[in-house]
Amino acid sequence: MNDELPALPWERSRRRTAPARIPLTRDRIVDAAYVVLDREGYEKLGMRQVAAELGVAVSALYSHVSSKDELFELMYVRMFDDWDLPEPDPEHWREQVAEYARDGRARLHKHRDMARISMGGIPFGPETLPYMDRILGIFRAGGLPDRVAGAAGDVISTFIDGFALEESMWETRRRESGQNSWAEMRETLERYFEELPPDRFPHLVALSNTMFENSNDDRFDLGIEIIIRGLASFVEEVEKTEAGGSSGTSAPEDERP
Amino acid sequence: MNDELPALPWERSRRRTAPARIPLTRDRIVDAAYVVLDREGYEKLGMRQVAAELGVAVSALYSHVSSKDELFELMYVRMFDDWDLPEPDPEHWREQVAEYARDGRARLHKHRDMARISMGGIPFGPETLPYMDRILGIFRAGGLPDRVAGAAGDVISTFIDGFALEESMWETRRRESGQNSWAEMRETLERYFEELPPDRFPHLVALSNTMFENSNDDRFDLGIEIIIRGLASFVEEVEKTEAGGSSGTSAPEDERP
DNA sequence: ACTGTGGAATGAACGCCGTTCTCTAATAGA
DNA sequence: TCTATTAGAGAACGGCGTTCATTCCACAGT
Repeated sequence: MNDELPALPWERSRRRTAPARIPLTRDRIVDAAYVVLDREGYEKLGMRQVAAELGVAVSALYSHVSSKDELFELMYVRMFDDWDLPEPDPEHWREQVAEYARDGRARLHKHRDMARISMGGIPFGPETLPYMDRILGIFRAGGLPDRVAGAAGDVISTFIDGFALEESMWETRRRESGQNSWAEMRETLERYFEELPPDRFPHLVALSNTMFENSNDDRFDLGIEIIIRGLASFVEEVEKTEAGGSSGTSAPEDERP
Repeated sequence: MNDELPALPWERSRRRTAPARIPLTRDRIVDAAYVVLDREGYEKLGMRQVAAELGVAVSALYSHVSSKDELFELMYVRMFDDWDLPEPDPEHWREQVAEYARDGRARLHKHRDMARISMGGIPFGPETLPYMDRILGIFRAGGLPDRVAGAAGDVISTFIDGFALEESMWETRRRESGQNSWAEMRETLERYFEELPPDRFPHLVALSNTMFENSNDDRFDLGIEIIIRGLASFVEEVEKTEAGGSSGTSAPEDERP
């Protein structure tokens, strides 16, 4: 054999690189995808970038992942890892729902543009079903009629995703417009609204203060509060006859911030 | 001038092709984009398809539209054409909000995958500002405190967009899975939920009936009702002590369109 | 110790995309 | 009638997701 002969110049060297020390797995691919997502953003997240992040050929990914869509789906279900929803507690369903919502938003914020990936994720896949069941359980434990519990899931989850998506789009615009900090961006926006012609946009101008003086967190919490109060108005007072009776049908009194 | 003379037969070579009978405009491009969207769906909507629809070279589009993103933005603002929001009526703000929501969903349903384009549209662009102002006006006329009115816009619009987006994604899945009718698809889904292991997903199984026996319209209306009830719980009963009086300090009565 | 085999990674290619560039031809104005 | 302008055409560029034939490597069986 001529193994030890110098490689002929026109042939590519036989053993080119170190042979993939660590084996490629779906998990490593998802990890790399998150690294790329955080560094480059949703628009630049592609199979080539993920492969480059792993130091691997693009086509190698397709042995473990059937398409970009599936990769995104894997990223989506990754969002639910280690998410422990509490045992439904009839007495504290409001707090449990509020905390679920805040957790959801926090998880969406853990990675840049994550809301873009979350939208379009299948909410009833095998991995996410347990969480959907749990949140429905919390609603039902709270006394929501079944048909309201179903709609409650729609309202809550569209709000969480939609709010986070809007935040991530503002963040993108901020980045693209060269504004360095959120405070700077917010000031720019507030000025924009304040300088609108008040005769044509009286309400926007009037609200420009309150809309921007509160943080996004406050606005999110308020949105959740609105939804929870609306849900509470449907709670059937089936029993709970005696002490500690909560409010009437349409307007519950208050709750913990 | 010989403008009105018929073209001489032998010099037809001069003007060999029909010289763009109808001039290309932004409006015609947006029209064509909608045609392509309805026929091919969001994923297949591209500059080449739009150009082909117009019988025009791709590059011609860029004389009127600076990018695909701008084209999408034009499609987004088109959604607001001829949308007459009513004069804010303090007595009927709930009905006005509900109708606004239903209108919004209907407009999103007018074109396939429209929700995908609506998500990502700039809600505070010059063309959409009047509508945002109007809906805020309705909230304030109803007696919502200013900071609640701001959050109310978030909740309502994320629900409308998110709900419609989810619908359009189910529709896409139905199309891709070869199911012909929605009824068929719904039956498949209901069976899927019913056959889940009840010990692991008790609530999903329990709700599988009610979740699918109601139409999407009912679920949407119920979601809106939840939100409106939540908003109502924030209405300040400042005065409105008795008959006639319009609302108080925080809600201006009306405005000219 | 040798060899055969199967799975995983490679590199090149395909067809598509959004966008840009150059050039042509038709129009409008003097 | 000549010229300046400009809308549109056509080709090209780089990048995308995906596929495919090939190559390499680790390991099983002899």
